[in-house]
Amino acid sequence: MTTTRRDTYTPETLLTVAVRVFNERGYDGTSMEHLSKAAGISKSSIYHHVSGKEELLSRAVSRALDGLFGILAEEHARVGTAVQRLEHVTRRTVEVLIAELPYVTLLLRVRGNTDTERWAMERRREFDQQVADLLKEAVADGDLRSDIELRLATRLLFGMINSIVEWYRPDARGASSGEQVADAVVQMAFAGLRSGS
Amino acid sequence: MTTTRRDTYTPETLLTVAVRVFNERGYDGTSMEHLSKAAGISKSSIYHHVSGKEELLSRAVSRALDGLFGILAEEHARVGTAVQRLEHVTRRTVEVLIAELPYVTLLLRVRGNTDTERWAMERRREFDQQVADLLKEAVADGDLRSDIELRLATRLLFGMINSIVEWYRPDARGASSGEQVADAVVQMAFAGLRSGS
DNA sequence: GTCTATATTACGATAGAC
DNA sequence: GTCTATCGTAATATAGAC
Repeated sequence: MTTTRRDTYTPETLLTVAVRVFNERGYDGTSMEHLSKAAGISKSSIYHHVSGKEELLSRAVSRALDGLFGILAEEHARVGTAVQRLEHVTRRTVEVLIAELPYVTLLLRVRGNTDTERWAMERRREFDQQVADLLKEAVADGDLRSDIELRLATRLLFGMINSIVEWYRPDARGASSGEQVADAVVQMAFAGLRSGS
Repeated sequence: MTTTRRDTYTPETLLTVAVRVFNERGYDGTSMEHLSKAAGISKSSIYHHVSGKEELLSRAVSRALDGLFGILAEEHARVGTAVQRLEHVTRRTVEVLIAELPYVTLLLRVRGNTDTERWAMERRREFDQQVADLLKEAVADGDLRSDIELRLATRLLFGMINSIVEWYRPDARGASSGEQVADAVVQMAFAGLRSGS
């Protein structure tokens, strides 16, 4: 904001490049050599900016988690009926996922091989749990059908939302906006595909 | 079937072990050393049974793809209205995914770093395309709502189905059967979560 | 069929010059 | 801030004994 674009890297600008490569090749499938080629600087130059591969991963997943937990702190996630709050959180999760697409993509793909990955998985589970609690409350209110098992419904809802990182490309011709995708997810999740509902 | 259990490995029995480790650590995060420890034999013994890591991957994803394409060849996927065929394919995809869980899990996670991975991704896209065509037909018949974009609906449907590999554990206490999960997916996808629909 | 030993390459990370 | 050169380790894979 206050500084102009540099022709040299900062941890932040390097992160942008690294996360793109991580998502293309997978974190474990990406070597420092791959990163250096993509960034156009040598391997050792990367170590001037960050302590190593894992710091890049850590910065990336932290950014994703900050975005997600920010949703739960929002006004609309804290007032109103459970089903209203659930719809809001669903919609906002889709929007954050799209706004922070590469970072959330990486978060959703970590396998737990390092401390950073295990920490990220645990934080993500905490977020999921809070949404699950909301769904449970909405079922108790009678606003959601009770014939589908609670955990099953939660997981299918997240499955639908999280799958977005596997296909959404903001720069594609005729790409839907985050808001449009959010609408579709909310429609499909709460009203279903069948016509006349 | 005709032979008794051996105390030595065959490519098939080795595959069972390898796929489990691949899914735990990720394919790129798994070394031959990891596999040898998990199988209880030395690295070089593994090379007696298979040509290397990539052959194990190739055998695994082939098995998953055979299961999926088998669905499209079934009687119920070829007769009836489009929406009936789509519901059948949806249900059967969930069932095959659960019956061949570790193999399909691996298929859904390949990143395209090797020839085998790129081949698997292409075959998988062909399957997805055939289901997408079915959905298109069902919308044209007026049996599915037309206010959600076609590609979006297809992708959300697959997102819900494919997410199953991220959480379904057949041996968990009180685990749902494949049929129960298939019911929930069909209910949620076609009728939605909201009560009274 | 399994082993130990090893060849060879690739990896993450550091040293030190400019 | 970036480079070349290099260290130590871990990777895939092979050789050859039993």
